[in-house]
Amino acid sequence: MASESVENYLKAIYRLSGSERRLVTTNAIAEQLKTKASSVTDMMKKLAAKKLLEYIPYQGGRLTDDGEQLAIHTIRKHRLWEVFLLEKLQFTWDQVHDIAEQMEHIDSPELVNRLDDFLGNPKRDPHGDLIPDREGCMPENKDLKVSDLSQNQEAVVVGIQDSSHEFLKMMETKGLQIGSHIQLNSKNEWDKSVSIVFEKRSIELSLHAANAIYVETYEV
Amino acid sequence: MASESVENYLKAIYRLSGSERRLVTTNAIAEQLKTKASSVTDMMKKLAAKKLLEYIPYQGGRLTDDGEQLAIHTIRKHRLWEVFLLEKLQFTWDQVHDIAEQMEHIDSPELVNRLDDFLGNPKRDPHGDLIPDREGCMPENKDLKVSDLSQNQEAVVVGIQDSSHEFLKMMETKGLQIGSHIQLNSKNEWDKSVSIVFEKRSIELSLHAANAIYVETYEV
DNA sequence: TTTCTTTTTTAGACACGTCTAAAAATTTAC
DNA sequence: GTAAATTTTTAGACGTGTCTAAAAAAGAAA
Repeated sequence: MASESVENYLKAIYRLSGSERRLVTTNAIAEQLKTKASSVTDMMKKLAAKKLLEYIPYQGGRLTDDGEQLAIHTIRKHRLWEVFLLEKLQFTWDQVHDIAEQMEHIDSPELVNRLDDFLGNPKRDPHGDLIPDREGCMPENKDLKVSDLSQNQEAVVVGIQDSSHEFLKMMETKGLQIGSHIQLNSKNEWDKSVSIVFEKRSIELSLHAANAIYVETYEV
Repeated sequence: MASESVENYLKAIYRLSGSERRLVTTNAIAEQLKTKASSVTDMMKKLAAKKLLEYIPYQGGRLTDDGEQLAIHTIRKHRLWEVFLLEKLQFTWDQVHDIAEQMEHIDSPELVNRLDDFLGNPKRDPHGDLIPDREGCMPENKDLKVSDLSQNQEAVVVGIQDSSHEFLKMMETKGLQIGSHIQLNSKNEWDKSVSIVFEKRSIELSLHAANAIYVETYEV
């Protein structure tokens, strides 16, 4: 059974490398986990010894199949607990992440699957992230971003890429949430920001924000 | 915030010392936690440094007010999660303990209180143990034991003292569970075992078993 | 290609929690 | 009241995960 630390490293590496399993550098992991590069080197050697990571000195690391499975299962646990906290205990979407960060390390496959059923096998967590299935399969994200929309196209917000407090605060300030119906008004060619219409009001989104909001289009 | 290890020690000491806070010996703690006496000595010094324990070398330790509060809150978390696992996720009462052992260490007062409300503020966990309130008050156990009953007295099982797998197995074999209605048939003066009537069948309980089953009497 | 800068690794340290083996204190037995 | 048995503590070690400071390797710039 993997320690909490090991699970956190695997999750961070998975996030950074994507499903193509790009080689992830020491510094990138250190930054993600807010730790020091030397600690990351130490841990990468341990992960390699456990056959969870392929480690190439001075270049970085990439998850093995086993490592990726462990990462995905940890993400599955995290996202299911987030749904539980929001739907059953009425936490708000900016509160669920930190608590789920602790709950994701509880080790009991039976518990996770029963939780999944209890919640009605949700497909996405409160931030719109897709929940891996019980076989450890990560569903492919086919969502468009706000920045992919063309003029006057209508869409509904299905997810966000960034669950930092700052980002969630921004969403709240603008009144945007998952399920919000929007329409692309115009794209600013100079700074790549976009203007959208939401509940009859016009809202400005920076390129950064427009890239972090996932949408699904629909026929009018 | 207390580590998992610290919480486990405090819980063990609380269990051994009772609400009168008797002095608990090094060996007793070691046995309870299945660890070595030398480890317990080390930890008792650390707990004393944190002002969670009053430690008297060569004699033992007793919890301070702070230590007791931490122990009680950990027990509260454990018992609430047990209720959750049994009632919401349909685990059986012999499965809930080990998982709750992990969940009790999740640190979020908000979470515990919301969970309490979500479960409908239960008074007892699946083994019949009383759940401390959110102010850290442990309800007094006024239950009788089967061995306290007098001849022909009728009662209902409300709790058990031992949640080991062996004990739960024994209960299951005899068909006894929380809520079972029983009547004391006779007490064997030689080995202090008792005979009870349950669902028209006669069942023998050793003194040990009769002492570990809590009941409430009622007027016929 | 040689120097400068950045990234990564090593070396040595520390905190936490655990252990074994040996020493010290306490209790029990005679 | 002394000797034997038991309990408790100390001393020294180990594993995990972290850190700082220094050394080594890799990449960029002249």
